[in-house]
Amino acid sequence: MPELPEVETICHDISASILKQKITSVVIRNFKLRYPISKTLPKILTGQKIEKVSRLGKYILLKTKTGALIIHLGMSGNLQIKPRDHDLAKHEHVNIILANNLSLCYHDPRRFGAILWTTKDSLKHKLLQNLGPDPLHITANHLFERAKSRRLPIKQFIMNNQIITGIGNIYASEILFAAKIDPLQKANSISLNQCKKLIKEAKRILKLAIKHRGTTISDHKDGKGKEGSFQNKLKVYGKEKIPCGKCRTKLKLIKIAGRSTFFCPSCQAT
DNA sequence: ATTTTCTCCTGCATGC
DNA sequence: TGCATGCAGGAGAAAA
Repeated sequence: MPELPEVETICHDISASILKQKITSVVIRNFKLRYPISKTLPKILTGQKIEKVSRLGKYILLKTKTGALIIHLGMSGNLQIKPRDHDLAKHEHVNIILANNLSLCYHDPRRFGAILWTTKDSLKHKLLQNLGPDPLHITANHLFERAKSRRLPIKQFIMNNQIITGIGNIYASEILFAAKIDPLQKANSISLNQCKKLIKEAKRILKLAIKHRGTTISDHKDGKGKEGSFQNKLKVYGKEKIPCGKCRTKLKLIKIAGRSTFFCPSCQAT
């Protein structure tokens, strides 16, 4: 699903259309997401103005005067700006209709996403309060310190959003390949230098992916419904049995914690 | 406390 | 064509 670059792209795209806009109505067609959508959400949101749009890891926050709407896109979700009277797409579960006659449309076939309202300081929300730092801001020392007590594979470690937010299955493989780190290497055996390299490559790859408006393998669409292009820049994800771009060794596909993991057994040898 | 497994759901590719 | 199977970009909860 949407990982950091995809969420960032969507967040950026929808901002211009919804910022400072008043919500005139909210339509919910399916309440059953990962957590049930609150029945009172339309009543809460109607009449409120969207004052700020921001991203926290893979979460999108729409702030109003009295609270924040927390949106997560799960595996297959997206948010698009459409005219108020657009043709309804399949799996379009929620519409937030604005005074400018545009509609913020939440679309999510697998319904692993979430839409939650909080009146507290949103950072204190249960789902957000324990999130790790954003990879675009994290330091190598921080990652190194956190890794010391963990012996799970480094790939699993960097996909844990309590450690570092925003890195999902695609970019985890890409980052570890670029940093020449074996995805199976235990987190507590990662050196400070490896952490530095990992973070450097994470920043480079995630920024580049944002520039390319994300990776569209099957689902990702930006805020206008268009596909990203970073799938054309991937070096290892989905490329098992294809020669490594650096050393020509055949890339390998293994499962780590049940997730497909792509790497070069030669470049990323421990 | 950390790590592994299970779970939510639809759609698509594959094989019979 | 139809049906069964397995897999897909996430991540919290339960189990180990």
